Amino acid sequence: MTPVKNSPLVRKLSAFVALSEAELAVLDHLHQRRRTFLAGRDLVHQGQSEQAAYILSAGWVCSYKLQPDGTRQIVDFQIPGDFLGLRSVLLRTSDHSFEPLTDIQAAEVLKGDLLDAFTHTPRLAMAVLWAASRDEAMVVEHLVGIGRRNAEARMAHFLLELASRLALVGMGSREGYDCPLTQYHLADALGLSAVHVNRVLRQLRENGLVTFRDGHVSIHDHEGLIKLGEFDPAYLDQDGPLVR
Amino acid sequence: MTPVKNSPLVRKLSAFVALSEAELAVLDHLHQRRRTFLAGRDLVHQGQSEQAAYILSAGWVCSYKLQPDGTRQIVDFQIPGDFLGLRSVLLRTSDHSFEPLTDIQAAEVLKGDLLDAFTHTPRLAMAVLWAASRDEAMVVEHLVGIGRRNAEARMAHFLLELASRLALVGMGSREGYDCPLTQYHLADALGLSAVHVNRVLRQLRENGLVTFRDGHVSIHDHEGLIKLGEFDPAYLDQDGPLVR
DNA sequence: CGACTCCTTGAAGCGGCTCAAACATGGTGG
DNA sequence: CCACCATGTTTGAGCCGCTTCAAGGAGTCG
Repeated sequence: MTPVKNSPLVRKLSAFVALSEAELAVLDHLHQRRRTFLAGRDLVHQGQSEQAAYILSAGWVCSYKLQPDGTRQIVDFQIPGDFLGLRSVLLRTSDHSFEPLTDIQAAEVLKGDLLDAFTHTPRLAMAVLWAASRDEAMVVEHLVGIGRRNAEARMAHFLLELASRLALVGMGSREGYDCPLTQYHLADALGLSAVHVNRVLRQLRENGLVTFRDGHVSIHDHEGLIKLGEFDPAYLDQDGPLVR
Repeated sequence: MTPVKNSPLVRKLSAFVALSEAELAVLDHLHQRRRTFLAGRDLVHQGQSEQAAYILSAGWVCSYKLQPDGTRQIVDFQIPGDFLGLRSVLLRTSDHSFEPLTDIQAAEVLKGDLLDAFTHTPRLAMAVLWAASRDEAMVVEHLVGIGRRNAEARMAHFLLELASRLALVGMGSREGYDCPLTQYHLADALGLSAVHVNRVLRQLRENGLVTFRDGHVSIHDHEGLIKLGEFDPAYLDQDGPLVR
């Protein structure tokens, strides 16, 4: 068993597609150029034209857009197994920024290598495209949450989505997971003020639903959280095209 | 000049890519199966697995998600030249619904035909992928707006984005455009109540910025609107990969 | 130890919501 | 032809969810 078989990306893709040895080898190759980045130092700045994408293998990242008035909106968080800047390398200059929330490990993927991989293993291309599509579905769900759910439901939904994503790459379970986010991150992601995030977390804790403390999320009442957050994991779980 | 050269999709793509005769012919072929749908009758329902995509050639559509509590969030509006259900045909069951806001004309595109077209004219595939990427950038911008802009700025931004998109397919200008949306649609899109939408529109009108009345948007102060909505069209205008 | 980051809580204000009602328009059927 | 209804717009009144401002506490790092 080569090391890459335990990589988060392989775990994620394998949950939906049985990868052949050849495909695993290609993925292995893509993981060659390992790099490290420090927490808090932006990877890509808004508007910058970028040549490389990354496969995140350890640590957390957020992608966000800055407003002229200084506020920011976090669009998504990336966890191990996720791509960074996939679209910008293929199609256009990046329209948002990436900030590592922790020190991270990522494999740099050059445009040429990626296109080669897609040419030689089209099934892998479809698998990656499927992952990108899933990411987009998450952004849409995020949009719905901010537009139509109140603060409590938003938080519940968000924590459940994270639990589900992390479990897929073996970094947590229904009972809980480690999470390096601060309440400021939660605020910027959920479109709330940090103060209100604190109050909402307290309320969820006091109602025995979930506790977020010292970098760890403990889910006490999974059912209750699902109900409160109107969480329907369909948008995360749908089968890719390859298993049909 | 064949009729398809005036199709909104061709207009849109041509703004960023010079299409060859062969590529125009392929696009022409994709426009063969013309169909009509009536306003208010959903095209695709949430969760439904769909086999075809559509190229919208006339009329307006919105894509939305319904919440268990009955509220809905409109994710995006589609105007002539836009694809409907592109992702769902390639990758997964649709995770939102489509409702025609007016009677519409659309060309049905079968999965097979689309894949054939992509295989034979890869430049066209990239162009379509570019359009899809632009759509996604719009969703992200929408997310930012709902999360971090107040009602007035949201409305200003939204009306400007529409102006820009419509101008690209020859359906309006900086001065204004026809728009079949009701205040309820605006509310569901912007995450507001219909009542508040009305008040915001009144305010914009009284401040001499823009008037939305009788299905027509008249932009009186383009500069002022841009400033109020913090509208930066970079996410719409960026060059595709083919013109580099 | 001081400086910094993050969490926590209180108090007060406001942006946007809900409820309610009136009006205008266009289509429909008796 | 008019009575009626459905759909959309407009406006008022009151309220609540969330924000802003303010300040204290707790942990950590140089």
